[in-house]
Amino acid sequence: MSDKKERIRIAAIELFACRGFHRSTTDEIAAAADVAVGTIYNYFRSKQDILDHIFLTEHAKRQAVYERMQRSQLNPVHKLRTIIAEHFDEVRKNPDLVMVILREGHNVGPQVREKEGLRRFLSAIIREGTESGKIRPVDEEICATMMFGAVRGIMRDFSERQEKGDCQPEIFNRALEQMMDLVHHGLAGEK
Amino acid sequence: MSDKKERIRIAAIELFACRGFHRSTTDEIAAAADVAVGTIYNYFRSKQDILDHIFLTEHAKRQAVYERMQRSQLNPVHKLRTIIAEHFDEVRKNPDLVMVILREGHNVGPQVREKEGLRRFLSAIIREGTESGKIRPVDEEICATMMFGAVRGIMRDFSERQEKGDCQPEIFNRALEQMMDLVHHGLAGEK
Amino acid sequence: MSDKKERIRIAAIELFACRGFHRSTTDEIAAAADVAVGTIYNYFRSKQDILDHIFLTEHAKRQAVYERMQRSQLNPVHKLRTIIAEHFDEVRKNPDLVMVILREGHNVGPQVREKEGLRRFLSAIIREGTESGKIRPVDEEICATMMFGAVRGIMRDFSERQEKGDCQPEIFNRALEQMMDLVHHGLAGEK
Amino acid sequence: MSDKKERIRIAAIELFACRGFHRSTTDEIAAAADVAVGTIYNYFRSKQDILDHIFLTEHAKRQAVYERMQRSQLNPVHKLRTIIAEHFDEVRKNPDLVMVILREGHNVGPQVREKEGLRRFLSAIIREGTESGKIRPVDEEICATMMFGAVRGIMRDFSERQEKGDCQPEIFNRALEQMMDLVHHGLAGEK
DNA sequence: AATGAATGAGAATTCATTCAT
DNA sequence: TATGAATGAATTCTCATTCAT
Repeated sequence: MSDKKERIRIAAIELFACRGFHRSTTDEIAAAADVAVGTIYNYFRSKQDILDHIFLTEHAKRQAVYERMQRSQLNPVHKLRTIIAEHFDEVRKNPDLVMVILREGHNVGPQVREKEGLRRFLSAIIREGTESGKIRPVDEEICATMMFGAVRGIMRDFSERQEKGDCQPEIFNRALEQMMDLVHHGLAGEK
Repeated sequence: MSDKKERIRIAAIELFACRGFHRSTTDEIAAAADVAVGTIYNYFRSKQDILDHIFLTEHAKRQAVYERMQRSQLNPVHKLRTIIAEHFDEVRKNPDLVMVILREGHNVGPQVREKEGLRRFLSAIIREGTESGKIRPVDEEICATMMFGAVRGIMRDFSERQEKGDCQPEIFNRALEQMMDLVHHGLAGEK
Repeated sequence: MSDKKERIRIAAIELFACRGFHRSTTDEIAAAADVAVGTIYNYFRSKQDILDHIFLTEHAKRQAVYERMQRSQLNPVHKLRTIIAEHFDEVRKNPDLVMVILREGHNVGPQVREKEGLRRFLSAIIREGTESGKIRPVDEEICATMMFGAVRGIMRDFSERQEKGDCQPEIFNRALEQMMDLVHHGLAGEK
Repeated sequence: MSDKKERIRIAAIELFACRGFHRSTTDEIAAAADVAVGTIYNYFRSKQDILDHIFLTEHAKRQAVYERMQRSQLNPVHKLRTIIAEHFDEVRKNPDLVMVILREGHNVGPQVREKEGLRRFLSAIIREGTESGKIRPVDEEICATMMFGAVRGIMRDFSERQEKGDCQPEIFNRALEQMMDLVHHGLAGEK
């Protein structure tokens, strides 16, 4: 795998994160990657292809994590915690990537659209939990969708704060604890 | 308020929903609104301004709902349920608008970006609840962010299914019940 | 029919004649037509479309001439003479157009390629002649192909001379006489 | 003379024939010649230079034939027949080359443009014939131009049919006979 | 000599915006 | 107000050519 291709990917992530896919030009990407425009097209078929590649690369990395997690012997609730913790960790390390994934998901090509990611994994864990009784009987698809949405919500919030210069990485710890608290006790008091 | 301006807004929502903001041209908007391109510029400063106007219009409508809700005497948990129910209802009635709001939020201009919507409202209700003891002591900002994310997650899911031709409006009812179930009991079983 | 479209057609003919289709840029065409680049695309789908339009316009004009000729009561040999004379006349009047037609025929789009022109007409006349005995029994397709080739040969020669600055419009008269002489007596002497 | 240079020439002929000069890329030529792009530039100054070389190679080969023919003792009419027969033969054997020569003649460089080929030779033979009385007094330049055009017309026709998948190599025999028939008797009947 | 990744000038096309009618 | 032809800056992508290995 070429050094140049990776440089282009990194540069594109940074640009797409800060200006969005459509507002980033191939010239800018080339400049940011310190490469000639033409070089981009030695590694990617089109600008669109760069975006797809970013998603596919990330997807493959996550998929590996999920599979490892899937096979672990943790109880399902703990698995949920672990996977979300890892997810947040990843985000903290690479916030630009997250911004791209949150914002440009609807601009990816069709092969990328097929892919299933965190949501599918959450739903698998929840089903595992309901089957073993570790998780109350719930609609696992909807719960997964909501948890996934909640995670994205936290990331969005982090991104937006960061954009305003108000970087708060500790938010992820608090969010993780709060989320597990809700998992255990719900929101309502005074039953 | 001119009839034309409204026609342009409606046409733009439909187009932005199906092709995205950047892929929709002013010519297309004009054609869909049955108006000449030039006419658009009698009502809007720019294409960007149309998007902003869509957000602001929607925001104003919702704001009215929130304020009415705020003043009602319902208990906080019930308020949450009601506001989310109304939200889902709105989505069912106007799915295009939702798609635009979900997908184009990062393309709006700065005055729009300032505005606070559902999330702020959720956080106010939760605070109200924690203060009155109807809601357990939680981090209301983070909870609001997560609930808001969960709601968006459901809407995203609905949009994506709809795009694939798999329209399931009953998902909102199930999601609402499931969400309240979580609010009341959390996710974990076998405590 | 717009004045602009015609201006673009004329400008393109001049450019294609002198630099060839591939070496002429849309910027040049626009400049020569005294129009903005974008304007070209209000009248043509693509640069290719301009070339096709040039051919189709010319084809339509010629077709009208052929049909009129077809219906005339002249004897076939005379018809051949007349049609070739008119053809040469056209060339003399618009040498650029001829250059384009001679040189860019293989760059036209598929709808244009279908069209049949002078060759088909020649073959029809020759058949008419052989049937009436005014023309010796010959293979009319091959004869038409060769006559058509001979006509193109003359035009090519004229174009090339003109390009070198050696303009000889009288060549057409001599060529016409010589061609009819061959029609009547062949090339060989001393039978 | 290197084997590589020849491979490049052959590959270029095939590509130019089927896609045209401007639509063929140096990468394609290299791939077809099973050579690296850079290697092309060890043998040719530019892409243009490849085209020129194709023409010059062909020209030299033909020139040798013409000179041999020139020195033969055949009578002029017979010489015409023989040279055209040989020409057609060549075409049958290498139709791609013909396509290139017919279609890309106006893309050659200036040194190539100077060269005189078949037409010049035909005109020399005709003059020889008129001087010896074997050929009727005619304008030998114009007759040569027309014969040359007729020959090209036949080749064009063959190429076009071949492109449509309708390969008819026997057309050359019929064309040769028909052409000599015209040379001997002209086209007109009922004198 | 051979290679092929890198280059970047150049080309076609798009589209938000303007403005004369 | 309404119109829509005209505009031309901006953008994506191509490809002949170079040059370090």
